[in-house]
Amino acid sequence: MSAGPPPFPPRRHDHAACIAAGLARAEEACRIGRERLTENRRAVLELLLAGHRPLGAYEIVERFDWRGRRPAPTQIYRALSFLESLGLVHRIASRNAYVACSGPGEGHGTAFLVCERCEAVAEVDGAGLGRVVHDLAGASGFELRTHVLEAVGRCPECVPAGGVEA
Amino acid sequence: MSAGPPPFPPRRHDHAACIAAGLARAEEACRIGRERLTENRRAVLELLLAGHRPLGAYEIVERFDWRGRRPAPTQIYRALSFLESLGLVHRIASRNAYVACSGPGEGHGTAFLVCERCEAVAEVDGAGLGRVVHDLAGASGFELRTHVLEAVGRCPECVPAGGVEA
DNA sequence: GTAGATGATGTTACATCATCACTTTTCCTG
DNA sequence: CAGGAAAAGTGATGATGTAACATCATCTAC
Repeated sequence: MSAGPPPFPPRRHDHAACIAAGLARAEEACRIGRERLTENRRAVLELLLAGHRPLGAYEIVERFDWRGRRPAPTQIYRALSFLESLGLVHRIASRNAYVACSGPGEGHGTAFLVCERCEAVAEVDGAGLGRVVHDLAGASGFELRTHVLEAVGRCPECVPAGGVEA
Repeated sequence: MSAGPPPFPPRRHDHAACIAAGLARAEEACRIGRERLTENRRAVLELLLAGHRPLGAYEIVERFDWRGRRPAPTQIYRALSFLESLGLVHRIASRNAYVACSGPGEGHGTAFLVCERCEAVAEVDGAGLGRVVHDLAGASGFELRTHVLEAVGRCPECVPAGGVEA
């Protein structure tokens, strides 16, 4: 069950490897879905993997090194939708931001723990969560399609730091 | 426990009473918090209660009958923040929209069931949900402050209707 | 290998959502 | 009534997200 990376990876870890792994997963996903991981899409995903926290679309625009120029928002949104459709990227609605999917393959955690201090995001896979949501929906006669849970608080690294410091 | 209204009220119900009840709750909340339910705030809340589904801020602007003129977005957002701070209104982040709180007082459900067809929203109070989220967070060493769950699917009224019809 | 279909990109403009800064008014309190 | 705090009024601006359309690349069938 818990063979994946820890929800909140330590501040210092093998980031390059972690990016490489993300790209590898993307290539695999594209191969399976017979889709193309084009330069744009790859670049956006890479920025998200490198950021390791949610980035706004315009933040991606700024970081995007595109032969000196900057891409239009459209490009980014197109790449984001594509990546999202493959489950490689998730949108954090409460932040208007996007984050690279941390875990491998399916069993996609449907819960995100967002640190209000350092902005780190953990994607946790709540076995019980899906069932609870399903039950809640069922009790109301609601036919569930998708759901997302976003929790806000302090990640382990930031718990010690008290106060208001943003 | 379940004395409140059904999560998805029937299409036809005593809407006037339902609005009146919402306003009454607001007045009570203001009295307790020693806050003022001003004309603006009351009007915004009333529109949300009347809409009975999430409204965008600009949708509220349009519906706002303000002696012929239209209020600036700022007004609306001010009222919304105020109402939100009292728990009378919730923001549906995934839709950039706002909905009047359905239930009375505390025990605020932290889960919203949003119908993708008719846009109805039910606020459900998941006893088990809070605990699951708390446990998930705890397992990651995450110090939880707030959380919100938004589920998308079909409400009971819309389940029969199949297909893509928006 | 070339023509047509399809999908991705490049670009402009625009639509939507939200906040800032500052002034004026309202309302409470002493 | 004076003084201060909170709310409203106003205009501008920032932030986020789409539409529309021309061009370019890639695949497939012939």
